[in-house]
This record gives sequence, structure tokens and C-alpha cells, in this order.
Amino acid sequence: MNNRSQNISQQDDYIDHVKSRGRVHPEQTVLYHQGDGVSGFYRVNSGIVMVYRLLPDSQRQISGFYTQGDFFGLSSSDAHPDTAVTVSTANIVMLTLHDIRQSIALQKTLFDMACSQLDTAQTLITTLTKRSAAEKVATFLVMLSQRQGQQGVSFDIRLPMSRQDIADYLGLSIETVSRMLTKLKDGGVIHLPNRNTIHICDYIRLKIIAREKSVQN
Amino acid sequence: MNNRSQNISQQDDYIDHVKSRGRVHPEQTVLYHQGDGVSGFYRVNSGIVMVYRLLPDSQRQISGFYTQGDFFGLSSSDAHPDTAVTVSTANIVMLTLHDIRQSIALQKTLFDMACSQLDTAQTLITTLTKRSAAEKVATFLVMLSQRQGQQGVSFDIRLPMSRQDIADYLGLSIETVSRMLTKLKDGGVIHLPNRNTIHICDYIRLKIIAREKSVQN
DNA sequence: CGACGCCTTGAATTTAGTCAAAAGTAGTGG
DNA sequence: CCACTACTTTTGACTAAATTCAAGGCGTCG
Repeated sequence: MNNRSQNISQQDDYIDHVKSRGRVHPEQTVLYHQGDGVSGFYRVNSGIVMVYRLLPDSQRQISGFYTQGDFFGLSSSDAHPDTAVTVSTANIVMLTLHDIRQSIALQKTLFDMACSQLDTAQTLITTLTKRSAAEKVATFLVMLSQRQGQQGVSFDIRLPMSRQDIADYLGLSIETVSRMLTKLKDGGVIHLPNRNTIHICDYIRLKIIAREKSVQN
Repeated sequence: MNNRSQNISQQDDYIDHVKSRGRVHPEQTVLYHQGDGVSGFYRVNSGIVMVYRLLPDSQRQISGFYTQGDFFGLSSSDAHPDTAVTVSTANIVMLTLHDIRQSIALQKTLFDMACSQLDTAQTLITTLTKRSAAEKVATFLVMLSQRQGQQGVSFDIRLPMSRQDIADYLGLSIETVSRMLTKLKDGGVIHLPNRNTIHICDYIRLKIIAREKSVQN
């Protein structure tokens, strides 16, 4: 799929073209800091990136986890409102404002991504405000399963982030996250072979707990 | 907010052009329904619009309140994930997909708006997960004050939405919203002359309670 | 006036948070 | 390979906060 860099009218061509510029970063690499000037947007080629805000009282709100194909760092303001850091080794491309000006198709993609992230944010808000701690944790695990392309009833998922990261994403305390995982384990829904792996024993039940709309698949 | 979009003269021309097509709707008019096909985006010329999602268990999550100059209905999917309804009499313009194709500047504006709404959503998530009920209600009142262009220490704000609307926006019960308003009243921060008006007696203190970054202004 | 809808208040309950301690996991160096 | 240490996660007991359920008040409009 590698093509000459001249014709960039097709979106996929342009993404492919730019994708090859990706750089690999080890885990815990900061890609940009809260307050840094915005000089472009980012795309995840591989790995996981976490974006968070630090509040004045030194609390931390994790805005999201981004995986292959996701864009992040989208902002219309001059300065990034959040910090982006790799959770695992990750290959990341930066799209400069110059790149974006080059391709109408890329602009369209970015708009679609922004809209899609808006939708995701609203869905998250619903989870955060209308769901119990148990439901939040189950929802998080379902999200991870989907992102890792898992299907079926029983499978392993990787959990590269810490319990504290999960807590800061779901707006719970680390103790509550731990308790809910234990509860799911005691209920036979999951297994916890080690701290960075979760074995889903009963995905159907997990989805019911998470109140997924489509309990199928 | 979206400072990058301010300097594009062409954009304002186009907005002005389209703005004149706005139509006035009485309060409680549904502009689109959850599930309707997306045939364009909307801009508020005047009045207030509320956007919400109905969940399968008939709970309601209010995604946002939109006022003059705000865009809403931004979605990259085929169907609207939410319902938009006027809270007060409102003048609304619909931008068709055809309109948007016409103007590069408008596309840019829409992207900036989407990014700005993403930022707003993340800030809201922080409020919802890290703040107490009292802080949430205070934050809501500060937001209303800012939207209504209020300044100084003491002034009236209109409250066209119901207590239930506020509760569904902040993820609280209606009783808690009521109790927190009472608490603010008892603390001398606000007055409640009638159900649709709040008199802010001490905006400084309100902002402190809301943990506003800039307690100035 | 009376009825309805919306808002407020009160009491009991539930949920998640906090504080404290124990258990488990890496990682290091002898 | 084991012991030591530092860190993360889990568990337990208690506390604080918000929800729920129930009743009462207030306005509005017929």
C-alpha cells in the first residue's frame, strides 16, 4: 500500500503517506504537556496513549485511552488542555498544521474524528453519572475487550494501565476499583491471573452488568 | 474559546449570510429526534436549546445547553445520537450539508466548534467525577452567569430549565439539586425570588465554591 | 376555590470514600 | 537463589455523601 507522495487527494493515500512517518516511543513517554502550544494533531499507529488533565488540587482526570487508528490532541485552542503519555510502547505520527492544510480529505477525517470523540465523551458522561461503580468497571472492561478486537465468551485482555489509572478514568477511588474487580472475580465473571491481565470468563454476563445495549456479539 | 477561527473574515461573512435564514421556534419545540438522520448541523441565533439522550431504562442524560452563537447537532454518524429541543423561544439556523460544502471557512469553524465542545465535555466530566453536589450546582450557576454575560458581584440570572433538567445535566437527583440551592441561599450566596430566577448575591463566593480557576472577573 | 405540577424538606437507606493495615509483586543486590 | 525493599493491590472497618421514599408547601391556572 505504499504509494508515491505526490498525489495526496485520496484520504487513505494521505493517511498512509503520513503514517510512515510514525515514531516509536517507549512507555511513559510524554508526547505533549498540558499548556504546550498546539503544533499539530496525533495518530496512534500502534500501542496505547493516555490523555489526562491535572487539576489545581493535583487530582488527575484521565480523558481517554487511545489505540491504533485513534487521533488525539485535537484542540482548537492555542495550548493543549491536557497531557498525552504513552502507556505502552507506541508508534505515533504527528500531523502538523501544514500536513492538514495539504489534504481536504484529512480535514474531513479530523472533523469526523472530533465528532466521534464528542459522541464517545457523551456516552462516557452517561456512564459516569448514571451507573454504579460495578457497572462502570464492567463498562471499562467491555470497552477494553472491544478495542482489543476480542469476541466470543471467554478470552484474555491486556490491562497495561494501573488500577489508579482506571480509577482516575472512571472517577472512582482505587479501592473501589479493586473491590469491584474482586466482586466480578467472586461472581465468576472474570479471573485475575496477574495485575496486567484479565481473563474474561463470561463476556455475556459482563456485558449485561455493563448494561450494553447489544448484548449480542 | 476558538481563537483560531476568529481571524477568518470570509467565515463571518458566510455565517452572516446563513444566519439570516434562521427560524423562530416556540419553547419545547423538538428540532430533531434521537435516531433521526443527520441532514445538517444547527446554530443558535438566540434562545436556549437543550440536547439530551434517552437511555433504554428511560433515564435521561442532558448533554448540554446551547445559547447564542453555539453550534449543536454535530455528528459524524448517520443518525443523531440525541434529541434537541428548545428550552425557551429560540431562533435557529440549520446548516445543510450542501451549505457546508460551499464554504471552507465554515468547515473550519465547525471543526473548531467540535474541538471546543470536546474540551467543554472533558471539563464537564471533571466536574461530574471530582466535585461534590454543592460544587456541581455552583459550577452550573457560574456557567449560566457567564453565558448570560453577567459581571460584577450581584445580579439576576434567568433559569429557563427545570430543577429536573439541572439534575439530569449534573447527574444528581432533583432533591439534591434543590437542597444545594437551599444551602447556597441559606449561606447568603444566592436568592430565589421565583423558580425561574436566581439572584446571585455574592458571585465571588459562588466562584470559590465552584472552584473556578480564575476567581477574578 | 381546588387541583395539578413543581419544588422543598425530612428521615432512613445505600453507596462509595477514607483511613489503616495486610497481602502480593517486582526489582535489586548479596 | 534468596532476602530485602519499595511499590501496588487488596481487604476491612468506619465515615461521609447522596439517593430514595415520603410528605408537605407553593404557584399557577382552570
